[in-house]
Amino acid sequence: MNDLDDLDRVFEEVSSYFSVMAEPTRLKILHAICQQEKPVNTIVEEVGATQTNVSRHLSLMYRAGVVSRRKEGNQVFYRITDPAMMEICRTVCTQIASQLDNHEPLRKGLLRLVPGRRRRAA
Amino acid sequence: MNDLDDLDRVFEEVSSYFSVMAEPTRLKILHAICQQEKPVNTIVEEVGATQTNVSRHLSLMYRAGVVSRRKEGNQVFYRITDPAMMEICRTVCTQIASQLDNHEPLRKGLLRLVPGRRRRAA
DNA sequence: TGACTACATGCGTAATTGCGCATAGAGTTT
DNA sequence: AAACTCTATGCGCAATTACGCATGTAGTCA
Repeated sequence: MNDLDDLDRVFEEVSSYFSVMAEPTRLKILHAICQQEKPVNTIVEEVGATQTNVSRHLSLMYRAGVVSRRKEGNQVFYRITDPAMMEICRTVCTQIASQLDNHEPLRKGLLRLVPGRRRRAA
Repeated sequence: MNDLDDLDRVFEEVSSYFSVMAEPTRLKILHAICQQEKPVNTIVEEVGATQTNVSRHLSLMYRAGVVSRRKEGNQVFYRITDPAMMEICRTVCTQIASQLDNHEPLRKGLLRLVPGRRRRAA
């Protein structure tokens, strides 16, 4: 029965991992810093949410181990540390895009979302 | 500005996709049917949740396009249709496992979770 | 036909969660 | 020191959501 309990813990763990990505604002934040680290105020500006909200989401992701932070003077720079994060997002975006009709404008937004490793510059 | 609205819709879409996997019971269900389609009563038995709950989660995943159903007599067989689903789960499990100490029993549970494409039989 | 099995769903409840307001804490500048 | 900027957090609220109970619907068997 101990094995089953372990398995239960696994499902809890995995689901809480997905929960991190199950929120639009957090995805926006991840998208904002997926190319380079940025301070909170910049993220706030780009994402278009309140400072309180962005800070809270960042704290949550920090505790989840998805992002790291680096303090420099007044501001705190956040960056993505989880290497699986971007790959997962890319997989999901590709999958969702494939489910959409080609004339959907949503589709081109999706495929533009996660840059992917481009050969050089586009 | 239209482009930004599209991007917002994208984030909504992607996050709702992750929401499907952000729940332990749903992960258990996915795990139960990841190898072969199964009727609801079998899933209920294996997952250890109530029939109401399992049925509701299955309906949710059906509407999300993650699973398909096939009716045969009295029972309804569910199977995973989204090819990205298992790959994502595998990626996440691997990632989480790598974050854990090796002596954690959680780790072996994780790596056992998603079978992956094995060379032959184990 | 009625009794039975299998699955889905409306309703109400408890817990979770995203959010804003106000405020606290840390660092910089004058 | 005071005033300012940047970030984090306690508190309360509103919305969402997972769940169980009871019931509805569809199919099977006697």
